[in-house]
Amino acid sequence: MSLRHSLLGLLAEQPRTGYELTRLFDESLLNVWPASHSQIYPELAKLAADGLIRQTASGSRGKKVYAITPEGLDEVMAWLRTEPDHSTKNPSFLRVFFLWLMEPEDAVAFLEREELEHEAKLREFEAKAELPVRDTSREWAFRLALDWGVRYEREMLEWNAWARRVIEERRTPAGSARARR
Amino acid sequence: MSLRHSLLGLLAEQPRTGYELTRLFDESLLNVWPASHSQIYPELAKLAADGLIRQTASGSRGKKVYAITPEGLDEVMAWLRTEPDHSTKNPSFLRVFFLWLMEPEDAVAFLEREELEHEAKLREFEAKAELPVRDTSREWAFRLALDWGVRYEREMLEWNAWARRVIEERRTPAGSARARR
DNA sequence: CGGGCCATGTAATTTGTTACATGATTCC
DNA sequence: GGAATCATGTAACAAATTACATGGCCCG
Repeated sequence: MSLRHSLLGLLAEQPRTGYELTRLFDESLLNVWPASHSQIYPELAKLAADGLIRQTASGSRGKKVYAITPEGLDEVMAWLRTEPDHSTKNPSFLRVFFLWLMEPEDAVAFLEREELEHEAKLREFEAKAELPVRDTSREWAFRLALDWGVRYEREMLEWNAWARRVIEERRTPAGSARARR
Repeated sequence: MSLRHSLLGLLAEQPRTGYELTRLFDESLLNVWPASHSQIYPELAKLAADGLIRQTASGSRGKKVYAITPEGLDEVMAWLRTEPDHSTKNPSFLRVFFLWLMEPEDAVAFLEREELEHEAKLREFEAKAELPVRDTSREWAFRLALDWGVRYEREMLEWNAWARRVIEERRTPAGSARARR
């Protein structure tokens, strides 16, 4: 139901087309809830059928503008009051649990590649954070999320560097006798 | 394919039953890749049919012990060398993007409930980190992951407190004229 | 007039969730 | 004897991914 509710949330701000919503997902929600147009268009049709949104205009190239209805607004608000599911999947971090299967140098190489990813993400978030803040309600909420992104990536980089040191130390235990079982 | 490969990864350490694998998922992989028995049992059957694992024993109560085959080991190793998908879904954090739809006090209440969750997770991780480390390869890899969990939860708590301050300040802009547009 | 972007959809397949279903063993 | 835990499965449904499919508009 998350896709459904995030669409409603984005439409609560202003009417938009499926295409605009698709781009918004890619720009802002990508890191918490990725969704592609092939999922968005059918869901918009369902939302309209359920009376939670309604097509208010159409333009050239078959463009369809949707607006949220009062029922739709009630629905998002109710969703926001529900207890979120805290489970997450992290395909990249999953590999860390299996790092022990690799040779130390391969494990380090993996972490180095991950480091590049996180550095890129961090730069992306920091660049966005530099942009002037329009002090609208939506903007500050997005800012809160952006700030979390920056913190997350920084922490990930610190952890990454630390993890590599741990692996290197295990490989060549400095000073002490090899303590492996 | 992540479920498939994490099963192989766990079986690379030692032979196990579907039931044991289910518990291992709940104990250690829950935070990166949740999976239930209803997904695990059919996947084990497929892995066996594909020759990546093989049933090596059976016990009372219909117990089936599976062991990884050389082909299965090749498969995990190959997976570990592939570039991971960095997309993640976070149903709880998704709501932060829509915090602006709520009244400030509701947004703060939401963050306070989240704080409790993260405090609980942090305590859980810290308790696990207290446990004696057996210096096996698998153990240290799990340690690396556990350490990330602790860092993540601490950072989340800091962000959470900061976010609440931002919301409070927006509600009652101290000293300065209300700057909302 | 061609490439890029705007714009919307469907279909097939894979993954994942929830509920249903059953039964053995162990411990109190 | 009854509750908890061990132990394995299937079925129905929902969600998500990947590929297929089409066409208009605008700019150079």
